[in-house]
Amino acid sequence: MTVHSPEARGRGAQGGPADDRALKRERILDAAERVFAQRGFFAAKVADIAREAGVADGTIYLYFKNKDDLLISLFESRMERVNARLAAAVAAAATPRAQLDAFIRAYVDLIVEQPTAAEVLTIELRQSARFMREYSAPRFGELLRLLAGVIAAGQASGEWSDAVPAPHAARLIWGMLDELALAWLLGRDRGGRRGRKPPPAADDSGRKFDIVRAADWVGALVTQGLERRSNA
Amino acid sequence: MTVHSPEARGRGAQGGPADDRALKRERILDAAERVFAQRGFFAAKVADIAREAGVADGTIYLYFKNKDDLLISLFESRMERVNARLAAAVAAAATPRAQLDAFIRAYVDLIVEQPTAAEVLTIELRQSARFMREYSAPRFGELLRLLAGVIAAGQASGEWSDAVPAPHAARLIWGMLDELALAWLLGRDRGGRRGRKPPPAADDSGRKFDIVRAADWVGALVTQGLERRSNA
Amino acid sequence: MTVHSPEARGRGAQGGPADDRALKRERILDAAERVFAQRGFFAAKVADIAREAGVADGTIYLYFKNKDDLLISLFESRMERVNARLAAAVAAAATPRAQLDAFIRAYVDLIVEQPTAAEVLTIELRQSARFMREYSAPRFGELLRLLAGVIAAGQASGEWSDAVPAPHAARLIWGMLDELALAWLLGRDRGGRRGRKPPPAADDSGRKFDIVRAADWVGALVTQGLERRSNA
Amino acid sequence: MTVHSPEARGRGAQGGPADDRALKRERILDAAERVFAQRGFFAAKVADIAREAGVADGTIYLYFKNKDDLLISLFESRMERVNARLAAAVAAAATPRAQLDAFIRAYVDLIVEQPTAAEVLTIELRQSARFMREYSAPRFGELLRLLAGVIAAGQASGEWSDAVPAPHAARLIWGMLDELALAWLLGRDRGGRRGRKPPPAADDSGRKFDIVRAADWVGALVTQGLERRSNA
DNA sequence: CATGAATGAGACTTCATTCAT
DNA sequence: CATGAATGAAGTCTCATTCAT
Repeated sequence: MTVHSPEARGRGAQGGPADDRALKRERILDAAERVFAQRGFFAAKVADIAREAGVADGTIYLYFKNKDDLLISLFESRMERVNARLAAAVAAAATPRAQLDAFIRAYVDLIVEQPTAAEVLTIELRQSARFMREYSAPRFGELLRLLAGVIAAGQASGEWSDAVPAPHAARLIWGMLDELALAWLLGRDRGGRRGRKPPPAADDSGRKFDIVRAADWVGALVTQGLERRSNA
Repeated sequence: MTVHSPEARGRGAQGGPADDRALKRERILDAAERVFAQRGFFAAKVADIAREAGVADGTIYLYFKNKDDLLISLFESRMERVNARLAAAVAAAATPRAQLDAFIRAYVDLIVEQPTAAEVLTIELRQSARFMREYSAPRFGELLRLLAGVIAAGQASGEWSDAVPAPHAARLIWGMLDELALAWLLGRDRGGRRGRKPPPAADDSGRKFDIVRAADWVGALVTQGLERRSNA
Repeated sequence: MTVHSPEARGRGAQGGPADDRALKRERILDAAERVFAQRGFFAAKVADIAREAGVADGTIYLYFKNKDDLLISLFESRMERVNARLAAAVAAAATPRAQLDAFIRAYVDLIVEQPTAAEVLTIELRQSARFMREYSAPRFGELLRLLAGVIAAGQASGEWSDAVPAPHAARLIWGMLDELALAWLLGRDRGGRRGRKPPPAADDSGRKFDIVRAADWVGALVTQGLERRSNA
Repeated sequence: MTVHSPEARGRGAQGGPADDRALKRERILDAAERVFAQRGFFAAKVADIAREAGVADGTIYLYFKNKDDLLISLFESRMERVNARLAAAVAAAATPRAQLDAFIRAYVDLIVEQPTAAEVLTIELRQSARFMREYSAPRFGELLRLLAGVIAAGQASGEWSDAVPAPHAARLIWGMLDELALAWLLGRDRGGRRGRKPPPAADDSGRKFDIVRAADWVGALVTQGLERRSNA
């Protein structure tokens, strides 16, 4: 049941059997991403995913232990991608302020670029937050630690107040980004799914706002707060 | 999908059959709250809820159209309570700043007082965020509008910058509170549920922090931001 | 999941709900007996049994934990009946020799009267003898102990030789009866099952012999052996 | 349902491809014997047998038509061995009495020497006795006819009573031997399989008795019966 | 011949919902 | 109104068998 990595056979990049395996695994994960995003984890049938992936039902079980494992693997895969992108963005920036902006910007970019993945991460993987967070803790903690590191650096440099402990600040900022993502993803048009008519906008900020601009607001709120600066 | 109302019989007399009906309905909702919090919506069986409520399985269907309706009704009931508390807290405060603090404080108090309800609202109701938000939109929008009103008032008075449009600021603040609640609720000890061993803390801020103190940080971050004030 | 006995309610014999329950349970067991006898345990589908019993598939699971439990319960039920009959027959006889004959005769009668049950006990319940004997040990041991008691009494009285320890003699005698039952049951005509054509007789004694007469041979062999008596 | 024969290629040259084929076929049968003995026929997966035999899953199907054919072929193979041994033992003895003893002794020796094979023949092949006996009839009949021949000879010589027809006597004796084998095989320690705790002994003769001594009892019972001889 | 990845039919079991009492 | 036994649709997962390499 061990999943061989594409390089497991020490070959090059030309399609060996290990590559085939990794490729098909990826195809199934992609299919699962779409189906979970569309129907939700519980409503998604393994048969749906198999059809979407173009494989037989049983094939799913050659690559994943069960439906739960598929969800967890999907989470791992996508979070790995997210963490890598965020880490790279932060690494490329010089100052804490620039790093924070880069973090926010990178996350928003990811959401816009890969809304289906974002939908699964932000919405469906919360299905039973309890259940997921247990599995998601490590990857999710990685993300929070990266952000906390940026905050802590800013605090250490004296640029930022240390009134709020860095780990908590990181979590609060994450809460903003998460909510932003959620609002934007839910506000998009995604075709009449499950025959439900689109409900009226939840609030004025609800549907179809420019998430890139909104990201700036997160940066602004986090750094400057709401208070009007006397010297502004 | 119509939610049966306790007043459907149009009585209103105290102690009459209509009251009995309302009382039993409430008993079922309370049971559902506990069971949903414990097992999650999908894993919760109608029979579990019936047993917890001390009624027969079929009785559930005399008060709710189906399992979904039970979840939606539970959401409505609890959000009504939340909105009322938040509105009262805001109404009792004089300035926008005081109102914001009151809002935050009231929400945190609710979480601490009624963690089971909070768990359902914050965690389990997200199961299929799409599904829930559709139904939750009105009540949830009410909450966001209340908060946005506070922000807008502060901006109108010139106390707060209007760099971030009030509805968006409200949503971002809500994101912080939601994440705070989530972290705190997941971090609590709740007995070994479902036999899963407690996972390692996701991050330093993970388990068992003082949510009341953390609420102050939300206020601080929102109003002052991270930047060190020249005159601080 | 506790199965109430018919008298659990302390009523009389007029059909209370507990009676209904016991009756339906019995109906399912009877259906299972027929289906197991016809198709074998593994080939028997729960749906087959449900149809045969005239209940819905799910109803089976209101009375039995799973398919295995159904088999075990069936074994328990039928062995109880067998043991009771054998014990009664032995009790009604005076001398060890008469008791042994009564035991043999009672067992053969049971097979003739209830060939379907006998088929399940003798053939299908051996499916995985290992599996079944584990569960069957107690009931089966009861039968062997009853027989061993008869042998031991005969040995104690000096009528029978104690060259063979009673428990072993009992087991050997049981082996004869079991083989006799098997041969007779397999030799009966039971309609073209599963479309398999009846195979040629296994041996001259194979098909359609008079099991009652054969039972006498068991008694003769056990008591007198093959050797021609000098005084015979 | 035709069983592929190793000699199908009609070669017979030693060390040639036909031998390779026969050898691999034997390897698969050996593996099947172990796996069937361990897990039982229905629980045994073709993949298990392939792994045990050190071949690919598909290879099984180059040597056997299907899983049933594998079982039948295994039965044929082992029964052939058993019949040969029993026939040789009988042939080497002079008098019916000596032949009967030789038969019993040879069978017990086989069980002790090859308990795994014995387990499959005695226990697992009964899974669906109906199914197996249909296929097993010829080989099994051979065994019974051999034994019946011995009995008949003894009866013809006047040494033994002909009160019990030889074929029936043979079958009854076989029942004893079979039960003896079953009890001994089930009583052996075979490592904690399937995690089941060893059940309590079914009866006093249950676990760990000396099957060789017990074999003498079979002989004694068959020839002399239980009755105490007046002149003994 | 050998391989083993893929197939897909099929069974057990669960559980929301109904309805006769 | 309340009950809870019964229903039966539906989904996950297994595994014998096939077939392209």
